[in-house]
Amino acid sequence: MNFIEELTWRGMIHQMMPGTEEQLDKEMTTAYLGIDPTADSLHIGHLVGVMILRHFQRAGHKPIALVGGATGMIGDPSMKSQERKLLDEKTLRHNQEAIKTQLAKFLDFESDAPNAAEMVNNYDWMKDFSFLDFIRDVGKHITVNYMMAKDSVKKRLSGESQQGMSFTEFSYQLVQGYDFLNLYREKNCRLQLGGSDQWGNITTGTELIRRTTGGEAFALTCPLITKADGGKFGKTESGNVWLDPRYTSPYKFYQFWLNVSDADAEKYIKIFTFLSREEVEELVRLQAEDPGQRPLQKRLAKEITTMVHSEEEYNKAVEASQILFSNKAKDALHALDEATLLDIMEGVPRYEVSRQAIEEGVKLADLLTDLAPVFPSKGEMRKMTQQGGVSVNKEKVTDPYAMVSADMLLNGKYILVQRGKKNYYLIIAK
RNA sequence: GGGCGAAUACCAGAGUGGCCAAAUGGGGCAGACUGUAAAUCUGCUGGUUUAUACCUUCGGUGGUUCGAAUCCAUCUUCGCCCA
Repeated sequence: MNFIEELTWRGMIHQMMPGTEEQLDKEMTTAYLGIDPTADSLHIGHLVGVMILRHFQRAGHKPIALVGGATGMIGDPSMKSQERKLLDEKTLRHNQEAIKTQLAKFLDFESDAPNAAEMVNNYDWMKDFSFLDFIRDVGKHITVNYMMAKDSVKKRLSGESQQGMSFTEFSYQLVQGYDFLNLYREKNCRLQLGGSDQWGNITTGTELIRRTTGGEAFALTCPLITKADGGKFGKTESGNVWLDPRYTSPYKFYQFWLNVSDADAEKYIKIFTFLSREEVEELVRLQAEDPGQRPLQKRLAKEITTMVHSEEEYNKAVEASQILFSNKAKDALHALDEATLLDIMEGVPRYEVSRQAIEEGVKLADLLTDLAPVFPSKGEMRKMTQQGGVSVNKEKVTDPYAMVSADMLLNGKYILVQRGKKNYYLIIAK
């Protein structure tokens, strides 16, 4: 199965330029994918692109990850995001290194193989490119008419939008287009990959290449990952799901995938794992037989957690989940020794409070807002308690103003607070 | 530079002197049902020790008034149009 066929059955192709497949069949081809270095970690929104690069490399082609140090400063109008913060060069380099470390888990950067992955930063060739040179050498080749015809631009110019669009944002597609041109010249890069929202920007690049060099370049986009209920993919209550365990613990990461809806699980398992078609079909069959067992979600969570973190982290996450969600959780909790407890709670947010305060007696509402900010306000804590959404040590709280006493401490030290069904917090008495 | 218009809670958006902590929708959170799913139904969604109460909020500042999200002045930001 070649690259295109592989991606096709996985549902990872949204659109591609005619001739792309022929080019890939003909020779080892170099392709790039842009990543915004806005943080020093990737989040799971990036993962689709990364998976595509990995498939690409597996198929014997050469992937380039382009860190958008320059473009990240501008802000892509397709994202209709707010004005970007300018990243200073130091932060940029730091983020680039961090991202590369993460990418190395997926791509082979090190080997001598001709198709070893590479990483580039467009800041390197954009920073010394003067404005005059740019508008003469790049801007000259693309008409404003062409640029205005792009969806991302049209949307912003139409009356509906209350936003308007700065010249900076308008130029975005040219800068990205130049990246492609530059990589085409320097590294013989013939293909740009990206999300379907990037189509317009990518084709500006292929157009630029055609007009300046007469050469041919290609575009391939993947669908934007959506959720069946229309919500945003990759967001939880606490924000993005990051690959870096410092931002999203392996436990939370595992839970995120486990909680994927049935409707999405089949789609995601094709995109985010390397399971073969047969394996996926088998899992789908099992899912249909006994949906309550959620074989798809479990396998999905296992594969991705193991790939992004490690098998050890995965096992820990499973163990923690079993204890936290089992029926016997209450008894199990009290039976745990300290080491196991801490191990299980590794990915759970924790707050330290003074032991003295608890021994002297403190009301639950005060403990959970002032001392350990599980809730933003007492009113919210009270309301949620009234609705039955708060548990302490797996036991429902009925009175928000009940006194907390020392004998509630697990192992004489810990209190497990639960907000809703799935949010745990560990309070440690010091 | 000139003209017009807008700024309200997470977002969209109603409200144009007291009945406004502010309609409605979306989003979010929680509860029930379940399978740690979806759909559905219910509650909450500025703060306060539990409230038919009080306090802080409607771009900023100052003013008019017994009383201002609402009126006036001024500033700021944004959009549209003309040059």
